[in-house]
Amino acid sequence: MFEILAAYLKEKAGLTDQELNLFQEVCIEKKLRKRQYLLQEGDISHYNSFITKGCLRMYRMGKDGTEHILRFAVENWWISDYESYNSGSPSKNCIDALEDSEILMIKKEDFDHLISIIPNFRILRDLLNARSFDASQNRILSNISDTAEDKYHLFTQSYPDIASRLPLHMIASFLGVSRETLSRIRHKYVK
Amino acid sequence: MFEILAAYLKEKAGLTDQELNLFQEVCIEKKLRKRQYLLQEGDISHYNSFITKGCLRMYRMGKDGTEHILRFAVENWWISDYESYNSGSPSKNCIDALEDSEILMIKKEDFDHLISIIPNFRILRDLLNARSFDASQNRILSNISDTAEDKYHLFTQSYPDIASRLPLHMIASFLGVSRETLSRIRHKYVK
DNA sequence: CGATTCTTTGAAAACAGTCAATCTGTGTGG
DNA sequence: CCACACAGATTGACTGTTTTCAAAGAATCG
Repeated sequence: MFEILAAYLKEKAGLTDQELNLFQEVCIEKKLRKRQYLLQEGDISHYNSFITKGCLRMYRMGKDGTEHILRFAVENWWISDYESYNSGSPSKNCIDALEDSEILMIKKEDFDHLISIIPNFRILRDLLNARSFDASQNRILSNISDTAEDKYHLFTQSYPDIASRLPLHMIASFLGVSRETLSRIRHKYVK
Repeated sequence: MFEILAAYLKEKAGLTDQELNLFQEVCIEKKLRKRQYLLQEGDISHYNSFITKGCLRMYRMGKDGTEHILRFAVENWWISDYESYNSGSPSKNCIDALEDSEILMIKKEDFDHLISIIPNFRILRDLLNARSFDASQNRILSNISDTAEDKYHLFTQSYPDIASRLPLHMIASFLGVSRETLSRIRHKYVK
């Protein structure tokens, strides 16, 4: 399970075997069943988690009980509620598994320590943060300028591997569109 | 003009006078008239700019000629097209002044150098990045879960100082709502 | 197979966008 | 000082899209 993170860190940041050992010491392996929570509303997010297998989502519960998906994450992605993780405040969101999954959890203090002693890992972290931010901006642009149909196509084109493994109503919740509308959009596209 | 940035850095990051001198050496003062561009589509964003006076926006031009505002920035905010800034690729966005403004521009290389030699400044940068990301996530959540009316109220409550100095059609463009709809929402609220 | 979970479909209602006209305030040049 | 242009805001009528509600049809899993 750790080998997947090791391969990732080697490729993305060129870490040495010695540095990888530092990671292995602090990684906590965890398996999640489908529908199992990694984080519940009100919890504090103490860990940053690397996904070696499966798919998770972070969502917010609306007042009327509807779930609004803020992000998906699959193999080789990191996930945490970063607002809670960074500030130490209770999370307003939930994270759960959409498939049986395997993750490696790293405590924030350990993660920060690794960043401070492995320059290449800090660089990787900064790069990933920048990419996340860019992705957010692109999503916002799509939200404020695209039709429901355009949003759907942008998503499937940007993340074909993710879109193809998710049920339609999850994508609808991510896009901010009703299932019915998305079903109609998809049907229209078949013709 | 520089004193405003100096006061900001002293308060937010506790920089010493010596460190502030390093900033002063690399800051480029610039005045912008209302409607003047700081960055045009296709340009590469080489600078990160600190606003000492005024208000700017970053927007994307749609195919049909409509402008979609990605962000506003006022006094004590930083602005740049970070996608272009970080990657060195041509910008897809424009930045212009909504009021007569004054900014301090710092070249990316100088900025990066300051981060590398002033630990407290790196910490501030990381904090600001994290806050930007959180703000993006909150905006996305609002985009996918709120009605036009809720979006408007969230914006005015979150940024009352910004909302009150902007024309209505700019806010509409930021929220992804037509001017007419926003005008009706506001009118309804007056009653 | 029985029970979820997920998807589709139809009809009505709510919502937001478009188009066009008008109104307002501001500032500029004659 | 006035006339005019201009940017911005509002309003009404209409159109189009999306949501909602309800029901039924697939698909999946234990």
